[in-house]
Amino acid sequence: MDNNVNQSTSTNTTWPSFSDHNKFSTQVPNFKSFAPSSLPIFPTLISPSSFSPTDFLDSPVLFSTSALFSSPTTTGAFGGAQTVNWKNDSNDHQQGIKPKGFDFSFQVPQTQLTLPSTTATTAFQSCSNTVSMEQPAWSLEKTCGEMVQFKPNMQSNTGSQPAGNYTSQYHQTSQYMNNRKVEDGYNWRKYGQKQVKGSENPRSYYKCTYPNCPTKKKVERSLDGQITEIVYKGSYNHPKPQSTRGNRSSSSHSAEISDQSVGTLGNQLGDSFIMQDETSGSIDDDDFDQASSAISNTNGCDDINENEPDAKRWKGENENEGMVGCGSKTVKEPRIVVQTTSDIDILDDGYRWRKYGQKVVKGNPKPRSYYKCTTIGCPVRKHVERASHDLRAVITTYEGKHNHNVPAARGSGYAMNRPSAVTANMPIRPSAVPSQPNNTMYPNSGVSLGILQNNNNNNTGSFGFSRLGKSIGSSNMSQPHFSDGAFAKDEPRDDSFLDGLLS
DNA sequence: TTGCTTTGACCCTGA
DNA sequence: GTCAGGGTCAAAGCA
Repeated sequence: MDNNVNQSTSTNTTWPSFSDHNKFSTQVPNFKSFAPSSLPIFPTLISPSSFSPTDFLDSPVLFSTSALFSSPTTTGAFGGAQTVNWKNDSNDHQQGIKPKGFDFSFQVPQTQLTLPSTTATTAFQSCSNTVSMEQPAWSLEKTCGEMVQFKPNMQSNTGSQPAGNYTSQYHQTSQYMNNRKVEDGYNWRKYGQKQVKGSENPRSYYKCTYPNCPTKKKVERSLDGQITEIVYKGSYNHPKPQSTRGNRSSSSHSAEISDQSVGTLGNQLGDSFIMQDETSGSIDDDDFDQASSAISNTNGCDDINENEPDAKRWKGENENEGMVGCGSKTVKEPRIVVQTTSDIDILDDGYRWRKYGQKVVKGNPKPRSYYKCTTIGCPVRKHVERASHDLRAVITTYEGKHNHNVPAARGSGYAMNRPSAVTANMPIRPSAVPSQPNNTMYPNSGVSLGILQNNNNNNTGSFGFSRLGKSIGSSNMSQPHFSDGAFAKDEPRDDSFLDGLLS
């Protein structure tokens, strides 16, 4: 089990209930609320088809290009093991930042890249195999190499360009960090520094200097001064300050993005762009510029090898933990911060989920797909992967706590009434045994494994869901209900995910 | 003088 | 209730 899993406080193994191709739901345990609402760490839109350039533009999020291709089916180019990393450039040395939070990395198809033209930039560049996102109150970026400017113009190899002129012009620009602030366009005041346990890197705490702006960020720097991690917390309540450097025409745009209220983005962009309750990502034009660069360098491994000194490699408490290989280079896999895992218990809660990314984690050749609760403003996410030791089993890890009730069921007896035709498309599905005989609970990780059963064994009504010992805590969890799969219209189909997971 | 960083202490939260 | 760790405060120092 990978490190991420071990860190999960509450993990639940379950197989999502699928109502149809477009949706599936699993039970979601309650986690502590986490994540910054704002820092958009990732575009949720995994499927290009659902992606809108406009949305992208409006998103305050740091996002990885990988997200754009997260859907294997839609992109069809997931074969590559390449993943996106976020980097940034410092003035004199390269600094990489990758979003942290809901740690995860996406494989980035080399063939597709569709990013909206935007003035906003995000600082990240592929430098490792991972892109991480942090759910807890902070949204994070972790440096892994160098900061790259993400230029507005990008193009999709698919030939389908969204509105606007998106050409693949990524460049690396050194300009990101200096001693005073991370040049994300906002002004910061350092108010503290600590040496955190388990890390040799000191962590600095910054507050946005704008009056009454609640936005904060914490920055970890390696001993050599390079930024290894940036976590944003809070939402900007003001426009982005005018930058003194160069063309900042995008500043206003950044401000706009930052000002996006929680939930608004969710509607527009999808999960990845939903800002969490208190946080917002500080994405500005530079960030996006860098991001684009990162994207352009989807061949992160090469990038890393060429530009990232060994010293920049992530070193965690355990050198081996969370490390993912990228060619011969090993980089630390983003940490998955699970606020609480102890709350998880039932295997299906009736919540609705949207896939927003996937990645292959070390130790398991199967991709881990990432889902987010579709309820606007709800920070709960989960990732599902097949157990490396038992392909019949899936490991579902939840992060966060639902801030809403279980969505109203659209048709009770969902599982029972589901037409076999629907399930027929699902080669594997979860056991419906309440006692979870097929679930294996990992004592230390809180992760349970649900053994997938061949569809042939259960055609219809057994879409099971079971409860694990702990109660989620949310009253609504007492009676998980299963929706018939009526997801929001914009919800992407999860077929690809399932295919990938089950294949 | 102003604004920022540094840094030790304190507070809060979770285990 | 205790302890550990993270986050914040605020005084001191620096540019």
